[in-house]
Amino acid sequence: MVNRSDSLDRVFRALADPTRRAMLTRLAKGQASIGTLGDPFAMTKAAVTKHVKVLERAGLLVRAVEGRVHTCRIDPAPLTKAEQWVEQVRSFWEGRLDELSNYLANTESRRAP
Amino acid sequence: MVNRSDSLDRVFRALADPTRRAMLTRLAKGQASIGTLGDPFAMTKAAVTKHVKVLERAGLLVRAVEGRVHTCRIDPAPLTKAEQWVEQVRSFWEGRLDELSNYLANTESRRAP
DNA sequence: GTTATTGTTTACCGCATGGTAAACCGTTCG
DNA sequence: CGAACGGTTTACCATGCGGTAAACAATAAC
Repeated sequence: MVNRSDSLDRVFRALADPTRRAMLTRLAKGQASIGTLGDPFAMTKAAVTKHVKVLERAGLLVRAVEGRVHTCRIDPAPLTKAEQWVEQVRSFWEGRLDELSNYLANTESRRAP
Repeated sequence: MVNRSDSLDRVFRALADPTRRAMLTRLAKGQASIGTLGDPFAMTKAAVTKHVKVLERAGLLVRAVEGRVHTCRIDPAPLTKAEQWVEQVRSFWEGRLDELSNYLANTESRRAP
């Protein structure tokens, strides 16, 4: 029941690579062909193809084939989902009153042995 | 010069696993021992140890050893950094005026061959 | 019609990852 | 003391991942 290969899995995994993050940063400024996307990196076109595929399967990148050039644009929706997950955890943590009392109790018991 | 094993790498990689995300969700509600943390999952203690280590090395989890029990609490700072990265990309994308004109030009050239 | 351009595909390699089993270590309890 | 408890460590395994080289496919240019 673990919902394996969840979409969040793919999104976070895609974001866990500096090359892919740089590609997204580039795409955030405007669409680009795959060649342009891979230009800043010293790697094979095959490697670039793989990275683009990872981003694509995470839903972060959308491809528009026109002739022999594949133009890529970013899709921010999965970013929003990931951000919401993080924010949810953080908000839970922000409102942790029992946790705070726990911490105080702990500190107290340590300070007054 | 790619700044390998960047902290964002470790954070996003840590978040890319459903078990680890569930552990963080649990920890957001309050601190817990490692045994308690691993309780919901059908896996060995060794596996739980590994997951906790991944979270720890990503800076998302802090451990307090007291006797034989290791109490874990969440540290939201790396979450904030990750969130900021995502938000930065999104904000870049939100203000993509040239991208919009690009898109329009593209559409135009397709509609008027 | 040949040649160059843009990307993909297909092995293949090295290494990290998620998991297990089993031995181990330190602490607590009876 | 010895036994149980809470975690870690050490092999070990299967799988996935990032990367390459080389062959291929399709479109554009000459």
